[in-house]
Amino acid sequence: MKRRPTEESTGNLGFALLGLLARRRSTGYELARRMERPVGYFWSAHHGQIYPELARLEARGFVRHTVVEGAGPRPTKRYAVTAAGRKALREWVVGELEPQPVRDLETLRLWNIWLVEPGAALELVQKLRQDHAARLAAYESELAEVRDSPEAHDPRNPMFASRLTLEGGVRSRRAALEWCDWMREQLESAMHDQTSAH
Amino acid sequence: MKRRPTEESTGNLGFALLGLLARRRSTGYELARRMERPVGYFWSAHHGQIYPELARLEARGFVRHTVVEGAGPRPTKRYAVTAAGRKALREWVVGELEPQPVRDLETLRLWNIWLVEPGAALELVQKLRQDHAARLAAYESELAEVRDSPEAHDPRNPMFASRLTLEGGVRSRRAALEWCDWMREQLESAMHDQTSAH
DNA sequence: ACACGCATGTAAGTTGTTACATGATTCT
DNA sequence: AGAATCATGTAACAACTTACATGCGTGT
Repeated sequence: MKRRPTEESTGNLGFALLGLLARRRSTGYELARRMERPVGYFWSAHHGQIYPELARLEARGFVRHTVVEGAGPRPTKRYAVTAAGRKALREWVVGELEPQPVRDLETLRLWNIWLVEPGAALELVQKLRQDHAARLAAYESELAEVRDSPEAHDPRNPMFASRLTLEGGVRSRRAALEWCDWMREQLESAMHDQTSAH
Repeated sequence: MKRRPTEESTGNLGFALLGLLARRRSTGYELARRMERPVGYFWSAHHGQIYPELARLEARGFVRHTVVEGAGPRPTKRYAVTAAGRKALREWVVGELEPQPVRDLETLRLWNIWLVEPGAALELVQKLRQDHAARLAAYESELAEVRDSPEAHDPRNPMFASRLTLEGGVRSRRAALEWCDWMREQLESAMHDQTSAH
C-alpha cells in the first residue's frame, strides 16, 4: 500500500535542508547558495521552494530560527536543526526509500541517436565527453581538499560523508568517460565499414 | 535568456514518447508499459500523464492515431509518428539541452550517513550494493540479447542506440559496485581503528 | 464470484520553476 | 548611474503522482 504524501509528512526537499542545517546553521538565502554547490551535484532547489519548506519544517518543530541583522528588506532569519529534526533525519537515512522516478535526459537523447547521421552522433558523444571531463575535474579538486584531513576519516564526521559522495562522483564520471571513448570507437568503426563496403 | 515553457513547446515527456513511437507504433497503454521497461531505466511516466501528452502531440501534428479493435470501454487508439514528429525529434537530439535539475536521493542519503552509527551505515552500503548488482544483471542480460545481432552494429538502427545505452548502464553499475566495496573497506577500517585505539 | 490484463480518460493534489516585488550596501 | 550581492517572500504556471471511473474477456 503506497501512501499518498500529505501535509503531515516531510518530503525529500525537507531532508535535504535538514542535512544542510545539520552541518551548519544558515539563512534561507545561504541554503539556496549551498544547494547550487556542492549539494547541487545530487540535489537542487530554488529559493522559491526553499522558503515555504523552511516554514513547514519549523511548523513541525524540525528547525528553529533566530532573527539576525542582515541586508534584506525583511528580517533575516538564521535557521538551525532541533533535536527532533536531527532524529527525523537520522530515521530517514536508515529507513526505506521508495524508488524514485528516473529522469536521465542525456541517456534519452542517446537512445534516439540512431535518427541522426553517425557524424552528428559522434559530435554529440564528444560534447558529452567534455561535460563528464569537466565535472570529473571539479569532483577531483574538491576531493583533494578534504581527502587528507583526519575528519574525513571519522565516520561520524560530516566530512567523511562528503568524501564518500565525492569518491562516488569521481568513479562514476571516470566510467562515463570510458563509455564515451568506447562509443566513439563504435561510431568510427561503423562509419569506416560503411564507406569501405561500398 | 531562458524561456518559460509554453503550451506551444513539446516537453521532455513528448520526446520520450516520440522516441518510443519512432521505434514502434503503440497504443497509449502499450507506451505506459514500455515506459516501465526498458525505457524506465532512464525515463518514466504514468498513463495519467501519457494520455494528455499524446493528445497534445497530435494537436501539434507530431503523431497520428487510428482506431483499432481493442478491449477497453472506449475506442482503442494506435499512435504513430508523422514526418513532422520525426523531424522534431531529430532536431531535439542534436539541439541544446538545458541542464536538468539533479535529484539523486541515494547520494543525498549517503551524504547524511555520518549521523548514524558506522554499523548501520555499513548495512546501508551493503543494501545499496545489492540493488546495483541486481540492476547490473538486468542490463547484462538485455545486452546479451542484442549484442550479436547485425542491427545493433548499424548506427542508423534503433538497436544500435539501445546497445549504447545498455553498455553505459553496465559500465556505470560496475563502477557503483566497486564504489560500494570501497565504502565497505573505509567503514570497516574506521570501525577497527576505533575499537583498537580504545 | 473475484482478480487480472486490456484500454482510455479525468480530477485532485503535490512538487517544482519562473517571474514579480522590495530595498539596503558595495563594487565598477 | 547602474549592476551585483544580500535577503525574503508570493503568484502563476508547468510537471508529475495518485486515485477515481468505466467495462469487457479470461483465468482461478
